Parts: sequence; C-alpha cells; structure tokens
Amino acid sequence: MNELAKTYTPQDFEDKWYSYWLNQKFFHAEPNPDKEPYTIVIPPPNVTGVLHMGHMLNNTIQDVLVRRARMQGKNACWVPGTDHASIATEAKVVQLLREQGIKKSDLSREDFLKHAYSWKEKYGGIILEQLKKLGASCDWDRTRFTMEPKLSEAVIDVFIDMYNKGLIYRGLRMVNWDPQGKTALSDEEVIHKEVQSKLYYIKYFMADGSGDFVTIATTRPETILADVAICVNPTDERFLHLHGKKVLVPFLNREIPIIADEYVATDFGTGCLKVTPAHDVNDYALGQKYQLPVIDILDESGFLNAEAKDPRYIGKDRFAVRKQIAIDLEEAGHLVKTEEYKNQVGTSERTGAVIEPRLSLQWWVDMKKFMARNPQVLDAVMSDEIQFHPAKMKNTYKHWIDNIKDWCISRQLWWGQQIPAWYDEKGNLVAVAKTEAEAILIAKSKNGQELDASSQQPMHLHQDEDVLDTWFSSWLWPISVFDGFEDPENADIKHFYPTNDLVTAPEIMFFWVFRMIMAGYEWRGEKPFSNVYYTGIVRDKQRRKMSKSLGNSPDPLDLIAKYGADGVRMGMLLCSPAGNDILFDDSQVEQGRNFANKIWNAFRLVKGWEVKPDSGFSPEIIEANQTSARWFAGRLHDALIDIEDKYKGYRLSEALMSIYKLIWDDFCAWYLEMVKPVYGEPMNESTYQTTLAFFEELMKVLHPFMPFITEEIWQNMAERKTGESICVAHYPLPVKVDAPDLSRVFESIQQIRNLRNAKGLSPKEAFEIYIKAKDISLYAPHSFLLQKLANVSAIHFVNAQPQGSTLLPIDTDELFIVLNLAIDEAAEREKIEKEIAYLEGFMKSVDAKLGNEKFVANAKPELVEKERQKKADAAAKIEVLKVSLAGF
RNA sequence: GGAGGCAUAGCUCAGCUGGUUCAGAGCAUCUGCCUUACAAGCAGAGGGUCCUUGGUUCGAAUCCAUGUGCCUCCA
Repeated sequence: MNELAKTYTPQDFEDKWYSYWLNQKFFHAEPNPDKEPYTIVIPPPNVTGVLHMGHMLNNTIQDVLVRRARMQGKNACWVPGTDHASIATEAKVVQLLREQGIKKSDLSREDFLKHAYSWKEKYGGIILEQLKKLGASCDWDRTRFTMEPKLSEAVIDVFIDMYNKGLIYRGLRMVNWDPQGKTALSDEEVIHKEVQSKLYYIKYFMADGSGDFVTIATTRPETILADVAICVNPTDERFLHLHGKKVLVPFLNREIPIIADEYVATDFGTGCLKVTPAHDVNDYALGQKYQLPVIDILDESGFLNAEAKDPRYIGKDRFAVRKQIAIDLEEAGHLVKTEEYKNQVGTSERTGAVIEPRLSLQWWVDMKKFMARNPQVLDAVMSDEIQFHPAKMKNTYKHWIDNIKDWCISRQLWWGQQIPAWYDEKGNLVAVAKTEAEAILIAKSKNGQELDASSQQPMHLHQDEDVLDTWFSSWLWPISVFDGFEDPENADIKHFYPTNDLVTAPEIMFFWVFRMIMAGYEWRGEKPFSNVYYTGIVRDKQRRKMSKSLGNSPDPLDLIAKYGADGVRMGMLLCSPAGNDILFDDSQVEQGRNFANKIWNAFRLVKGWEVKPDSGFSPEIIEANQTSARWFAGRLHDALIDIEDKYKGYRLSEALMSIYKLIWDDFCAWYLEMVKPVYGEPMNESTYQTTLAFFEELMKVLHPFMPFITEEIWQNMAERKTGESICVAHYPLPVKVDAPDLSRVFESIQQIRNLRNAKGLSPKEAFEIYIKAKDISLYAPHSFLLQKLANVSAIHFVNAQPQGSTLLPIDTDELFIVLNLAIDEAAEREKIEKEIAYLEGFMKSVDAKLGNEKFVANAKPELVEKERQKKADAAAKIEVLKVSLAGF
C-alpha cells in the first residue's frame, strides 16, 4: 500500500467491507458436527420499526459476542428477523388507509390483510437494512418473520396442542381494553402513568324520598350511569343506619342498594363507594360476590352506548361525557365539590390510549397449570443453569413468577394468526382445529356420531374472528426460527438449539424472556439459551429515556455517517455495563472515533517505516528493540487473560476498556515510542515484522468491537487473498513469555518528564542523570531505552548523591539530576520532609496493626508477612530520604 | 399500596469471598507543548468524610440495621 489518508475516514471503507463479508458468506452457518455451535437469535424488532439507539446498543452487543465466537472457530450463527407486531402494525395500516379515505370497517378481512401485506412488503424490514450499516454479522440467509407461513403454522399447532393439554381456556373476564386499537391487551401491555385528575364528590339521594343523601367520591363521574350499588365498610359507624336502604342514581333515578363490604376503605374519599361492575376490576369482583347486575355503558371505542339510558350522553366519547356530566351534575345540585387528585391510569403500550377495564370473552393461558408442568422455568434461572447478567434480575424474575396471572392471548385484530377455534351457528365453541373440516370431524366424533358424512346434516362452522397476541408467536422464536415445531428432529435445530446468549432489554423480561423459557421446556424439554444479557435503557444526559416524542434521540444512521459505525459502536459500549442505563452523548462516540483515528495513525507510522536488514544496525538498537518486544509480548499476554476474564463475566465494556488501554497506552504510547527510529532513520527488519505481528493480534482482539477499521487495516497489513478476512481469522490466545521488568525504567522516565514539566524545561534539552540503586540490573541493561524516551544524554551509576543535584525517588532507589539552574534548597527540603512525614505516618499505622496481638493472631499469615514487608519498604524509603536531606 | 435495586472524583462506572491498589479507570477540568504517526494528538497535574447514624469485627467503601434520596417493576 502506498498512501494512507492522514485522518481516519470510515466512509471510505465501511460499506466496501460489509459487501465483501456478505459476498463471501462469512456470516452464514450450516450445521457442522466438527464445530462447536454458537447461536444467538435476535430479539426480532417490529416489522414497522426504524432503528433507534436501543437497537444500536442491543445489536452491537450481540455482534461483539457472535464475532468473537466466530473468530474462536465456533460455528457462529446469529439469526435475524422481524416481528409482525400485531397492534402496532395494524394501527399503522389503519391510519394509512384512513389517509387514503378508506375505513377499516368498510373492508373485508381478506382485503384488509392484502393492504397490510403490501404495506409490509414495501416498508417492513427497513430496520434490517439499517442493521447492516452497524456491521451486524447476522446470517441473513436465515432471516425469518413471525407471521410467515411456517412460523404461523407453528403458532397454530402450539395453540391446538395447548388446548388439548388443557393449558388454554376461553373465559369471560375483565380485560384491559384499548378503545383505540379496539382490542384486549395483556397486563404486560398496559403502562401505568400518574396523571393529574379530579375527584368529584356526588350526592345520591335516598330512594325513600326523605331528602337525605349519601356522597360518593369518584374520578370517573360518567360511570355513574352504570352504577348498580353503593358500598360502605360494615364497621363504618357513619353509615350503619344506611345498610339495606336504597338510593337513586342521579339523572336515571334507578334504585340501587347500599351494601356493606370490608373492601371499602373508610379513610378514602367519603367512605362510600359506587359500584360499577362493568367498568372496574374491583367493582366487578364485588358485583360477583353480591350478585349484582352488570351494566356496560361503553362500546368498543369507548363511546357511551344505549345502556347509558340518558340521551344527552349516548353516542359520545367517555372523556367528553366526563366533562359534560360534571357540569350537568352541578346544575342539578348533585355535585358537592371537586378536588385535584393524582392517580394512576393504565394506557396502551402500543396506541397510548387510556385503557378501559372491560368484560369480555377472551382466550387465556392457564399459567399456574403451565408452571406446574414446567418447574424448571423458575428453577433453571434460580440455579444459574440459565444465567442472568446482571444476576440481580433473578429477584425480579422470581417475584413475578410467584405472583403470576393468566395470560390473555386473544386480540380483536386481523393482523396476526387467527385463532383456530370453530363455532356453530349459535356461537358455541365446537372444536379447536386447524381447518373447518378437521373441526367437523372432531365435533362429530365427540358427539359419538358415525363418521359417515353423507348420512348427516351438513355442518357449518365459523372460525374465531380474533388473532393471537404477538408474543404468542415470539415466545416460540428460538425454536421456530429453526423449524423446530414442524420438524423437531431437523439438523438445524439439533445443532443450533439450545442457543447460547440472548441479549435483550430488561423491560421485556416477562413479555418475552420468561415465555421463551416456558416454551423451551414445554416443547423441547430444554432451556432455550444459557445466558441472558440485559442491556440498559438508552437515556440522554438528563436521564430522560430517548424517545421520538421527546425528540432527544439522535438518528443512529446520522451518527454512523458522521463518526463511522466503529465509533458509534465503541461509544455505545464504553459505558454500558450489563443492566446499567446508558447515558448517551455524542462525546462518547467522539471518543470512539478518536480511538479509531489513533489506531489509524499508528498504522500509518508502522507502514511508513523504511525497512532494512538487521545486519545494518548496531547491536544496541537490536537488543533494545528485542527487549521492547519482549516487554510488549508480556503485556499482551496479561491483557488477553484479563480480557478473556471479562468476557466470561459478560463485562463487555470493561473488556473494551482493557483493549483500549492495551492499544493506546501500552502499544502506542510505550511500545511504538520505544522502537520508533529517529526521524529519517530506517527500521530493522525483525522488529518491523514483530511489530506488524503485534498489530495484527491487536486488530483481532479489537475486531468484535470495531469490525470495519480492523478489517481495513488487516487487509492492508499484508497481501491477502480473496476469501480471507479478519472476521474469520483466529482469535489470539495468550502466549507465555519471559518479559523483562521495566517498571523502574518507566518510573524513571515518568519522573524525569514530570520534573521537566515542573521546571518548565523543554523535552528537547537533554541532560545527564545519576542513579544510585540497590540492583543496577534493573536499569543498566535498559540504558538505551531510558536515554531515548527521557532524552537523557548519559547515565552514571553512583554510590552517593552528586553535589548540587535534585533527587527523584524511584521506589527505594534514587535518581539524581544536575540541573543548570539555581536550586531552591528550601523548597527541595520541604518536599522531602513532607514525603518523610507521610511515610512515617504510614509506618505508624502499619506498626499499630503489627502491634495488635489480635491482628497477628487472626489474620492470615501471608497477610501479616505482607504488612512486615510494607514496614520494611517504608523504612528503607525513609532512610533514603533522610540521607538526601542530610546532603543539603 | 407491594416488591426489588442503587447511592464511591464534576460525569459514567470498577472495587468479586471484609486486611496495600496508603480508594481505581475512562471522560471532563487545569498546566505546558503545533516534539514530522496522530491537536481526533503529546507530556504532566489536581480532584473523593466511599449518602446519614448506629452495630458486628483486631480491622468496614465492602457485612448487618435505621434513616434519607433516586430508579425500576408490579397493583
């Protein structure tokens, strides 16, 4: 290679290498009995989604793990794909149609789905293309979609299987109703938000015409139209005289009873509770207990229906009615007062609409029964057979399972897998089966009828209109992407399942992680993955969650364009330990970019050397370079072990930091400076080769984190053939070396630099130094290095402090410099005295420890020995300083 | 209302089973340098009552308890 740009310009090569990787199929994996499998399934992003910072973090982590595994020679397979996201997608399509003047209600199911599919073909999966910009090394040939035919079939089969096992039932229950999406939601899809609302105090007059009244407090006055009782606490003395009496519902004058139940808190509101079974979960329970009627005044959109009786409100939105009825109540003299009140309101995760509790017939998974069949779902996590990172997530997991509730899996939507349940003309459930024909067969055999179709009346069934919850397909993901339901013994699933690592956000632990574990044990008798890495939430500097609505989220693609994918990846990872939120700021990405630039320039340096055979160099230089190389080899060895350790603990940001320091500090700041020829001089052949070899090792270690720049450099290091790539090169293993101890040399260099800084001396000005050391061999063999790096013209080994010199303590040794400057003796003395005072204080504390019989008796012997050593060292240092002080 | 987590430098975090790492890192800050790989850089420096108060212990950032403050999940 001839020319390298002076600064790092990622735009020049990132796309080029990504295409190369794809063309060479480096990311594609097939089952291979000779290789250890390493599998990750992507948390499938919504098919409607666009890449945001959360995806960036999540997928960068997965890519690091999978790239490293690939380089370690494992059969690495990262399966990508998308989720059909029933509510989100349907909402989007409905909105799009509305913009075109088409109402969903005017379309047949088939026509709507046609629109939805064409939308998906056009816009769906953009996010996967965006992931490529990031460098994600997914096996794109394996891209799956949760609603593609094969995966849908798996979902239907699972539903039928569960129904037959008695794990699924249909029941009339209070559900979370999303009036905008017009569908039921599971508890997990409801987000509770604190809102400022009003508490209305409303008079209900007694039915006996006495003019007496009770006052109730409610945040939802519109629901009085659905009231069926008033409830008080039986111990509440204020209301003892009212038990069994009746009151009139304002406006409607419907007579409703006053009942007594412990449920009512005496200290909230007025102590009188209105009971509205159709519109509140707790009221529903009360209604059941006292066999009260259920009056449902809301339709599926949250508008008041004819049951509300009062024509002023029928056909109007619940929030409009809330305002209006408050005014009307006031006019009619029913409103006592209103108060400001903070309460929690459930909203839909997908549409943001305020949730209405609504009584409806839905399909449910019997979770308790499921868990009883599969106790491993909890046990595997608690025993670390499935490891959570960070481990503290285990608590949350357990607590949730201990309080598990049934899972509502039906959704009143069209975009999704239609529930395979069949009903007769009267709406009775006849059978659960894949097709109508099968359902008829089941129905007939259940009735004990002969399977002689000709002799029977023709039977007409209709299928359940609802579809299944999206998560009812995503929980099968680790199995279904390998077609493990249709063909449980196929080569893919046998090789790649169970997968290794799952990387996901903590907030979907219950939605997804937990349920995948359930599915894994139920259908494969095996865990779906061995490790779960919970990422943090990406926030801005003010700790606000990044969101579109706040506009505080940078567009990841803009960031990549500006700083390069490597810089963005590094910026994201540098400060994101597992489970910790990441406070994102451009400056971190800048740091990543700067690091890339540093590497780039180091490579420019090495590539720019004029290389000549060793024979033309002085033995001194050759030897110094060999020493330097041995030293760096030692550092590399230690760092590789350290990095390996951090990977094992899934401490990726720390692993990256170790690599960062290894490259920047050890390699660039020390090693390269040690071997760098003076300007204009050539480099000897053997050192050049060694340096290049180190560089290659460093690039490999860094590659999982910064794939592009490492590939670019690796390709430029030597002649590479097509088909070769750093992404399939062997990951470095630590090699034990006999490394020289340069610690005293380095310390000397730093002390000299420090002195220069303090005295305002130019680094260009060379001076002589004097060393008084116990063991000269720690210095003498490395004189050349010391001179080169500290700009020292000569080194003298002495037994006493030279006249008029300044002392620099190097551990227990002494380094002296004779400066051609007037020495401020007083200041020097003070400095040394301070040092002595400090050391004496230190020794005192060590002495106290050693003088403590209990310490000597209880502490480990090696610890006591260490303390004694410390004391001896400190004493030696004090001695040195005192001698120096005497010299003044 | 219930449960869990966290609190260490200006910021983000390490500090594993108590004892030398006399409390560490990166970034930021400050000082001096445009020293021909890199100013997206180099060489240095400063900066912490380890949230409060108790307890256990020869010894506590580390273990226990209390309080305070923040966060998350659930109702």
